[in-house]
Amino acid sequence: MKEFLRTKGFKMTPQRELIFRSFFELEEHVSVDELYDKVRHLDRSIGYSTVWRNLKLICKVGLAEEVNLGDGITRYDRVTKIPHGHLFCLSCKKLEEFPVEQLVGILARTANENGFSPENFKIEIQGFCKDCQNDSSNVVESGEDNE
Amino acid sequence: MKEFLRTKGFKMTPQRELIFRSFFELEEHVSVDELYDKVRHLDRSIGYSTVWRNLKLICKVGLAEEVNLGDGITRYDRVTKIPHGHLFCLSCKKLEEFPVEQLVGILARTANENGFSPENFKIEIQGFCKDCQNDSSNVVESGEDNE
DNA sequence: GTTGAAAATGAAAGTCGTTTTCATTTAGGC
DNA sequence: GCCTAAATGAAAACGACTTTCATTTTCAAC
Repeated sequence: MKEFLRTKGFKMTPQRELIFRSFFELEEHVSVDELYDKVRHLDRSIGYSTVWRNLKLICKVGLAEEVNLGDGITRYDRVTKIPHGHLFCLSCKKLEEFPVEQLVGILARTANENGFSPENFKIEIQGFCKDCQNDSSNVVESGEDNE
Repeated sequence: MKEFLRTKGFKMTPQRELIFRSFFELEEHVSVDELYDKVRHLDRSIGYSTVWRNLKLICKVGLAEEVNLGDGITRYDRVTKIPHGHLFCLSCKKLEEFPVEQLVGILARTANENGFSPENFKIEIQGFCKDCQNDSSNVVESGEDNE
């Protein structure tokens, strides 16, 4: 890892190592806050911006990418071999993955038909997971609490 | 329209009428800022929050929904009969639509297989539109300008 | 091992789209 | 016309994200 970064012109530091390791140990998608919390357990002196910058760095060197679900929180998703979509639980915010090779094929064709050169695809299903389907708090109706 | 809102417990005001009309006249997806600009040309006294609240209201009564492309700007998409995905140009931010009935069928099945009760689907292709593909500024590489 | 420039860090402040507050005005059922 | 709930506009608050800045650290070159 240190070598890998060196070749890209970045230096290794104890903080960076901790942040990288923590990120890759977590299999789930994390937000800056979540990773910050985890890292703080191991080193209370690490700053929020350091975590943020390193998460950005991980993306920059191609090892992760940002995921935006529309709830205002940016999550970081390790780049894996297989393209995948997201199942996002509107109640507990749990994020699961599912394979999408077939769909990506269809989408690539669609893009080309529209003169688009695609950079990436986002396929997302929002709904309620098994655990949250029975919670009364998840009833979706016209009037919730705003206004 | 006035009747429609009345039955839902909302009142009609000149500002509201103007905002609703302006929103539905625009075929494209708009952000609060964009609609605010448009509306201000017709009534300089309308406040930003009024536009924002009415856009939220339009969503609340089911006539539009928020679209989040991950660029930090929430756009509002008129709810149409046909489910559609989005083609988002990373360069000029243009947003086009394409039909997705087939994909939604596949996704609904996927959701069920995972114990999810789906509320809605997001299908997005990010890339460069015909017009922007040749711009040199769109070259996607590891190092752009940050750091 | 020392040195020095470039990079990294942490704290704090800044940014910016979104949301809320609050005093005032308005709509619309009575 | 009256009255209450809803709506408005200005301004402030919010919150996630990003930048700034003074200081520290890394590491390649001596």
